[in-house]
Amino acid sequence: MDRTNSRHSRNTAKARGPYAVGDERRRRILDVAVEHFAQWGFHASSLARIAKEVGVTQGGLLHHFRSKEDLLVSVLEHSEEHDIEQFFTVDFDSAADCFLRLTDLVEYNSRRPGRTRMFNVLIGESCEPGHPAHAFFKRRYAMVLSRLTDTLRAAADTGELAADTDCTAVAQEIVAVMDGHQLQWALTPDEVDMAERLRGYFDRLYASISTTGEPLPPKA
Amino acid sequence: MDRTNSRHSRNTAKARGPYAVGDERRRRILDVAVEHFAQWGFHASSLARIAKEVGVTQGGLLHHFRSKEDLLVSVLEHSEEHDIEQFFTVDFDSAADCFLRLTDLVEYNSRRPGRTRMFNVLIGESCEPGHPAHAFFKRRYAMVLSRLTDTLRAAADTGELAADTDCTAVAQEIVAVMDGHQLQWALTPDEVDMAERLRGYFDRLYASISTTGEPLPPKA
DNA sequence: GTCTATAGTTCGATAGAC
DNA sequence: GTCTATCGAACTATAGAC
Repeated sequence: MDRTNSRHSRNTAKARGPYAVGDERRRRILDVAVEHFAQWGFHASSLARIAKEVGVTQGGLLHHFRSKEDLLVSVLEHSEEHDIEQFFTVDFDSAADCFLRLTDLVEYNSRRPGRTRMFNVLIGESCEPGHPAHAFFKRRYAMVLSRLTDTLRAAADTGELAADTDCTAVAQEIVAVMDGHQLQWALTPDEVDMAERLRGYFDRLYASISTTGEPLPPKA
Repeated sequence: MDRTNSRHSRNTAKARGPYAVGDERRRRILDVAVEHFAQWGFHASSLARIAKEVGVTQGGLLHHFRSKEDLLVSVLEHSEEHDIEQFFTVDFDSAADCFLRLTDLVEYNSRRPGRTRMFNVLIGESCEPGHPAHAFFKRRYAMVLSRLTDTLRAAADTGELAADTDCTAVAQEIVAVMDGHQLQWALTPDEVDMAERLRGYFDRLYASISTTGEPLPPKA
């Protein structure tokens, strides 16, 4: 914690703090590791190959991350800062607002192919309870589904959505549509526009479960 | 081909053909391999571990499948005989008929957890062009999406579905919903009933794009 | 058809020099 | 902070006995 803080402090105009150089190396390792985990998954990724691409030896890499598992966890935590905090810590004004923000998230993910494809691979792998990312993904899905269900429930209470909406089922379905399109997009990127597909889905979904029966209104 | 035929021929009442014993071993290896590919993916699976669980040596295993890649391809081809031929070679009477059959397929998959989880892992892995299953999954998705799109197109032509239905988008969405629920089911089997969720989705979808606006009719 | 033996790599991780 | 050197283990695949 202390180290994290000091690493992020700006002591000089040139940001040449005590850990500045090591930080740069650390970030570079994390970036390369994302691509390798995306291509090979966890088990089949190799610290030696990652180190070689970064331009250090395996021993040098293990100075920054004490083990392969530590590297994976660091990559996942570093990735999570962006999307979850950006899209799921805010409170949504309405279900419509939530749907529009999710569309933005997917559009953002399509511009980060490495990280997005890594998640595709690791989600599949980490269903095994012994997998080093198993706890991470269980926690992540529980959190996302919980927030989504709560948002839908609140919208049903305010009268935006039909009162008899099965909020749990719809939340699971939304996540499924996002993940499923992501798989097809990773396999054939040119044939799937994830954000466009999600927008079309939300239009139909909103017309089905909103009390007005209207499609999703455009961004406010 | 000759060998395949002779292996499947029943020359005696006890089905003790020339390859009967080897066939049994072969099938056992395929079954064990499914579980290993489901747990480890392709790269991180080990022929030695698979052989040990089957109860043969690694050399013995490699008599039946000349390489690890050959084993994977054999597993995939053997798996495909069941679902694709069972559900996608028939012509559908209508979009409603197609949706009901897909619900049956998903219900069937939930009773084959090993094979289903293997597909989850391999789909993620095989997005990489160099992956030994890459061609298989590209072909598979192209075929499924093509048949689904054609079915929807035909239903739009007969007036079952709205004429302006975006059949490509809906086909991709259906596959996404199936795959996405499969991922959540693999992570938390007790919290996701894939067939029930798909049925609920099809009900809403059908009400949205059918000309009658009615939910999906029950099985004929 | 299954075995043993082994070649030839590559792996994650540690120890210690600089 | 990065290097070299190295350990012990695991990996795929081959060769040849039985």
